[in-house]
Amino acid sequence: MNQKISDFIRARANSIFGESINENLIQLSPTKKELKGDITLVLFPFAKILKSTPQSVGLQLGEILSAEFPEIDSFAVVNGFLNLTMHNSYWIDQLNGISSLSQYGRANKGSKPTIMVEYSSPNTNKPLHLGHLRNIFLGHSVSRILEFAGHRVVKTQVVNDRGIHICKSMVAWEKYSPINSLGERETPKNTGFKGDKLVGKYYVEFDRHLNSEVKTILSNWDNGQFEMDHQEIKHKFLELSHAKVDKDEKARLAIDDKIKDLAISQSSLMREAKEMLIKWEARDPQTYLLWTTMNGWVYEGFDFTYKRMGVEFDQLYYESDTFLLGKDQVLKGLESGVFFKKEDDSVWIDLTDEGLDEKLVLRSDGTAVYMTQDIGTAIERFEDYPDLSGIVYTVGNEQDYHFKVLFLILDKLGFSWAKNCYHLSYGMVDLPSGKMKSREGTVVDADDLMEEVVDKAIKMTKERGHLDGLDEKEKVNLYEQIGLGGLKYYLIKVDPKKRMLFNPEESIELNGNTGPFLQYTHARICSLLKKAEPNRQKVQFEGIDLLEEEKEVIKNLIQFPAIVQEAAASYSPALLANYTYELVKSFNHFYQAVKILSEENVKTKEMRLMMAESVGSVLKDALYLMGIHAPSRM
RNA sequence: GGUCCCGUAGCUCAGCUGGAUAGAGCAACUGCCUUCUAAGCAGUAGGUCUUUGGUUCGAAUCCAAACGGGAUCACCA
Repeated sequence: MNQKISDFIRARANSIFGESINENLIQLSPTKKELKGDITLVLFPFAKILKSTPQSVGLQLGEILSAEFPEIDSFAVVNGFLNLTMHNSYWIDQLNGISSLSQYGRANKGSKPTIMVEYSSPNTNKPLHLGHLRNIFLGHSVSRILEFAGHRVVKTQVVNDRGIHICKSMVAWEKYSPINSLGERETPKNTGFKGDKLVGKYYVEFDRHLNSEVKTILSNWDNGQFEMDHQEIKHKFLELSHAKVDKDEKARLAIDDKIKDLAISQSSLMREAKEMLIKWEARDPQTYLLWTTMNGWVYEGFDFTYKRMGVEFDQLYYESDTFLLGKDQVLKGLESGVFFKKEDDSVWIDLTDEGLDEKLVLRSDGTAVYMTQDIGTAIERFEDYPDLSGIVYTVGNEQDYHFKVLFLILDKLGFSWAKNCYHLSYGMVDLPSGKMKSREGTVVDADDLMEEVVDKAIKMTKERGHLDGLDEKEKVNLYEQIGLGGLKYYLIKVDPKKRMLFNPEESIELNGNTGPFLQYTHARICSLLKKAEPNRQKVQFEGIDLLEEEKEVIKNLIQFPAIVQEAAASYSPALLANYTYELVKSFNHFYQAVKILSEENVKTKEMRLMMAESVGSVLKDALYLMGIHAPSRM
């Protein structure tokens, strides 16, 4: 309707205003709730053009519009705004339209280009944590929204399965795992430990031993004890120590960190990890076996976690496969002059013209860095999926710079799709106690958290006792849906770009603006419709009266397709979450204010049931788009 | 230090492509279950939209600066 009015005004601008009108001067919005009206036109711009008062312009326009559009029932000019009130039949028609569509809000599959969405991208040295949860729920929801909005979507992740971090776990496991009576070291099988947790335990173990070794080294150095063949280290240490003199505290701490790094590089443990990485790269069979085994444990653990989260992927990429990619591209880019080589043979790109720095793309020894790999992987993906138009990378905002550079490089290399690559950059998740730090053990484990929210759901659901007649399996299923629904909604409702505070108590809350509140509304609607089912009648709605509460609900329902498109275009499930909450609030308000089953007027009753049906169906879809189940009882 | 992001009620967040008296939830207080699921609904109270300038009919919204918080600036990933 807004569009129709806007088009009309623009088309008639010459006769009304004596000149043509820019589209953005026509500002239409929903009328404020306290005032009578449905659609509001802002009059100030027109008053300016006509050198007249908003009042008189409004009256004129009101006449013209209501003559043109029979849907307009009445209008009023208030404070420079033209408030149009629509006929009841207009809203009824809208409701009928929504109700008659089986796929309301869903665009035709494949009507928009194919997009790849990457999310999760875990390291295989430790379990998933709260930060991953935000990443994964966000990326998963965006995938569903894009698909609903008409795109074909390929969901993917890059598994960071190689590198020094996993070697640390491997070294620690070989050195420190106790051996049981059968002569075996600890495995998920013989300990009952979840695979990723077990590997994570040894990663921590490595860190612990490393720290104590470093401490010893540092105190030796402080006492002037250096190993015989390490004059160079001694020299560096003394140089750094002297540099601390005359510096402020912050600078001294920075230097201390450098000294610590020096000590770490000299530790035997670190050397072992590095040796293991070299062996791995040389495909030493024993190292490879160990690596495959431990990664296998981690994948089993991840599979369990992903399954509980209710997420899935279409295509996996492993860094061990992709880390050599991109070198050829860099060499090609070197020939075409996109990159340049420094004296030590390292390859760089100069981005100073773009306001950025020079960035390394290939080490002096010819090995790849992260950037090299990402260049290669992106190109490979477009080769794997020839109809791909772009990639969405769901990655934390600490990598903003990296992606800015990556997309720039791809563009400079001449890939036209580079402009369709998007870094879905989300903010960090903070705890009330501050940042999550693995070193300080403040990391919130993904599995533990899911367990906690489900426990709370069990407790609260039992207290309410709405579930008589459900068997145990259905109940367990429902507890999962409620607990996870709450957690997902909690993490998704905040604008992805913003950093957010994770409050453990709030995240398991069931009242207010929460997932379970939305689910509960859905369950009530299902129950209502079930009771109404035996006595449904087909009726026409002409001449029916509409209450404000009813109009509000219909207005919200009308919004849905546009919200889906907007959420897709801005990669923001939060928009959808906010919309859904508004829809549900308006429905609950309506639900509490009117009778439905006991309504005597059949037309009114059927119309209200139709509204409940439509809300239920939109709500179910909206929840689906956020990865949340819509239970029919709870 | 350079670059980027953020600052709205006690707390967590909406609103930001400029529009009417800035909204929710939580926490506090008051009501509403013999009637469709009270995980609900209605209400009270709570604001210098960090500050100062600018742009204009109009600024939480746009611009600039200051203050405060965060991220990033590796031959790490």
